[in-house]
Amino acid sequence: MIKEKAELQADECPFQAAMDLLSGKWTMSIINNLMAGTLRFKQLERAVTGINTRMLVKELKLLESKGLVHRQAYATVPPTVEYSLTERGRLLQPVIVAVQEWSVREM
Amino acid sequence: MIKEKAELQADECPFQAAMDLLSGKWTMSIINNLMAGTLRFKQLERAVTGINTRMLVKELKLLESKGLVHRQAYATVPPTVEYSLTERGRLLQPVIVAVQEWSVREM
DNA sequence: CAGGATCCCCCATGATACTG
DNA sequence: CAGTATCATGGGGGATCCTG
Repeated sequence: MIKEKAELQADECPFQAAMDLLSGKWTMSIINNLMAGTLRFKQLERAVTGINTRMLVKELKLLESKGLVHRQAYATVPPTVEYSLTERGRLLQPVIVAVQEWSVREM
Repeated sequence: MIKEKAELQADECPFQAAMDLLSGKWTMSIINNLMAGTLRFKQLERAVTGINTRMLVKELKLLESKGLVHRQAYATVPPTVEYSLTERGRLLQPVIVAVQEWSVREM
């Protein structure tokens, strides 16, 4: 079985694989906000400046499927859903902090 | 004058502004490779697994315009062009290192 | 409140061929 | 070698309305 080009990249280079996952327009901002702790959907939507509902839903599903974000739903009325980082997600803290510091200084 | 939404984001939030700049599919990988030192165009093209000429040219121009990469051309035959990080670009090292470490562990 | 469902569009990304 | 020029495309991203 011959591999696709994109597959090859990700396979052979963990760095590129990581960036394939993290380089979404909103990905890092979402993770950044969740670093502070658990947030509800609406809180996240307000925290991530400029994002819209559809993209937030989409990104959260992706991050959940990749095991970076944990989703906790409560059967209340109205619904309550809380998002938090998994251990794997929390391990990104050094990355977030580094970007944070660079951005404050250079942007 | 009322500002566009995208403009507001970048203005108000340095983190988001930084990610707007860095979240390209190839951006971090290019910077990562340049961390090691100066590289010629062809060397970069080989180093950044999977990229094609057009994208590399485009990214390099962007990074140059943002003051992260320095371009040095020599009037030789055939042409020689060397790319290196500026001081501002080198300040991204903590970010690169953090991604690197996470990727090796988690990807 | 937390999403689903749609419609839409532009641009990032890609492949290929060509040149000083 | 270091690009430029073209053409093509898909999906990332957005806006809006709807619902359990």
